[in-house]
Amino acid sequence: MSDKIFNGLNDKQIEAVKALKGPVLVISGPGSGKTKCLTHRTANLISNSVRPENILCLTFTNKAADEMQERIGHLLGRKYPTNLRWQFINPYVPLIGTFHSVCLKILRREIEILGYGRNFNVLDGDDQTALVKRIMNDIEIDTKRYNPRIILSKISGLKTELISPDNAPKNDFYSQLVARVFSQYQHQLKKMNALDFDDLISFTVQIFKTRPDILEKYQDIWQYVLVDEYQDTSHDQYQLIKLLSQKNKNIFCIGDDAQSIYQFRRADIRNILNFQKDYPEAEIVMLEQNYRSTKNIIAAAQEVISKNKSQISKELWTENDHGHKILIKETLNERGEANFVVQNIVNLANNGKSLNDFAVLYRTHAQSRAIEEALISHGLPYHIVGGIKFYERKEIKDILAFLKFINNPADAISFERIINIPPRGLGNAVLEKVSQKNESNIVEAMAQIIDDGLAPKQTNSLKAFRNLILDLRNRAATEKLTQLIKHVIEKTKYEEYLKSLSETKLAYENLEERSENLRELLTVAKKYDAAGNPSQDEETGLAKFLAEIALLQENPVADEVAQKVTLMTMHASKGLEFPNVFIVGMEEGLFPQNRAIIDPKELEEERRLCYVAITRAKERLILTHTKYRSIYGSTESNLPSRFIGEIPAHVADYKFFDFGNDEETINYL
DNA sequence: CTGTCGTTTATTTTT
DNA sequence: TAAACGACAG
Repeated sequence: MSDKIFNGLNDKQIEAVKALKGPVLVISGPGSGKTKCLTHRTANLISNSVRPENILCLTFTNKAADEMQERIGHLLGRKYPTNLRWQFINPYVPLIGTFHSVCLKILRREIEILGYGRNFNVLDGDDQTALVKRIMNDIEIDTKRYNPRIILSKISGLKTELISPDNAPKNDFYSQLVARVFSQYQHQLKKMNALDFDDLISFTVQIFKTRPDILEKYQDIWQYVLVDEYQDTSHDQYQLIKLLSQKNKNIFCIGDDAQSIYQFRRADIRNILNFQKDYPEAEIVMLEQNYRSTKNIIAAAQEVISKNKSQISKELWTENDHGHKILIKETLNERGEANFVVQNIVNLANNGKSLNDFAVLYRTHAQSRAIEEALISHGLPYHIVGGIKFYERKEIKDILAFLKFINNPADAISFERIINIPPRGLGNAVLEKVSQKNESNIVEAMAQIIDDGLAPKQTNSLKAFRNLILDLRNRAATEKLTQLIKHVIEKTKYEEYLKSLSETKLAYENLEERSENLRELLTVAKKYDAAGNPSQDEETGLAKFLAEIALLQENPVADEVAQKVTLMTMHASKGLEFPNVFIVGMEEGLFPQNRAIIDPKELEEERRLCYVAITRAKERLILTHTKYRSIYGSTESNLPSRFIGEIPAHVADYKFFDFGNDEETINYL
């Protein structure tokens, strides 16, 4: 066992893996074997007689949690029964989960002391925006003048800083406005017995702070806490970790301040920069050896990131070859850029490279279009990571809204979504009446409105809708989840509705794909068919499904058979690697973005993003910029990105646009 | 309530 | 450029 744990590790990695007690911070450069370090250290704990159930491992994504689970199991050579995996205290495996999913589990047990019911709902981002909008309309704040999404983001900012509506700053008009919406927002959530993502964390912290007895219970369960991607933790997550590890002080954090690219999402880089201040006795390990990239790529990355001021100083190095020089190419415009990229892919692919070996990275999604067009015209298959997410598709959200409303008749957000889907002649008029009723059970409110009387047409329609919901609710109590979903689709005539949508010129998205998505939803749901019956305190398959779905916003992974070029934003590329990486749009104003140019803090974040993007490449790195680019319809001329200038000249080849010789001239003339 | 037409606005987004 | 939103007429 111990052989297996230390085999193939370098000295620094071994040092980290052997650091079992007390606070430990591991700074892990890109490609330095971070996951290996985390998993082997966890395995080492277990082989040193720490019980798996006493270990908690926190990640940011489900994907990271799954991967770690898989690798630890593999390392320990045990096949754990997967159905036990999500059990709260599991004698076989450490609890490995996202911050949000772990807090969800805690709150399912403890939330009653905050006056919420245990079966609370979790709102997704769209639900939140919808709620803020509704509140702003209710309290008569002009949503045109004050962007609800910005208000929501301010509210979310306050929540991550653990500030309650009462304590929200009210020193100017705008902050007063935010505070007013915030207060209503929390009120409405409570009425719906719903939590947003921020609440999952902050409520847990709140309980831990006010109830030392409860906190201690969890401290005794999780005597060892591990945190992945520590540079991305926000203030509330920081507090959570701090509280949990206060008693035993066995806190192991791993991350890389140079790869912190989510400050716009309230990641607080000070958490990692100040770790030593928080824990003066902390052991610090630096993983600086890179196993991924060539020397040239590492030199470029290192030189770029060195221009940042606030960082933990470190030097990436590698034993790999120097490899190819970094190719920096100027083209006439974005079409030329796209053709250049695709032409290079074609050439390399003809030399036997798999299309899976290529990634094209860009700063904004809008840039994908030109690349896609070029790929299509060359007949190369591709897939885009990110973009429209599965659970954000209209048809999925519609069906989920039905399920949520069936599950929780107080869910006003879902009710609002489905009341007229498919169109049944109900809308604002009914919504108004419902909110006047001040009755949190909306099925009840509907009955009252029917009694009060409406226009005959509407009354009938509302009756039919209410009966539909009642019928579905009855079914929910007895049927398996997939059966229930099939009934929702059937009884609402949802497929017919989709068909009618696809006939109007607006809905150019094809019907086939949407039906396919519904089938995919059924596939996901199938896993919950076996889950508990609605007896006792066991959750129903439906409730379990809804709770987990809310925390699972990624696309269900399709089994990739065909080879494809990968397109994605630089943000989405974090954690991935490809033999050949193209970074397009290396221009001032685009990357770094205009707004980052005037703000040193934001510029540093852009530079870290550049560092992340560069270090995705294993063998070949190609950067492109254009003389002219059309942005929002007008053509602009940008200077090459300063980041290009920061790459040492001796590791790069520069190719300038050659009018008359470059292929794009032909397109241009 | 529904569809159409003009107006507005424009990152990144693990949960 | 284009998608998304809100105002207004049917």
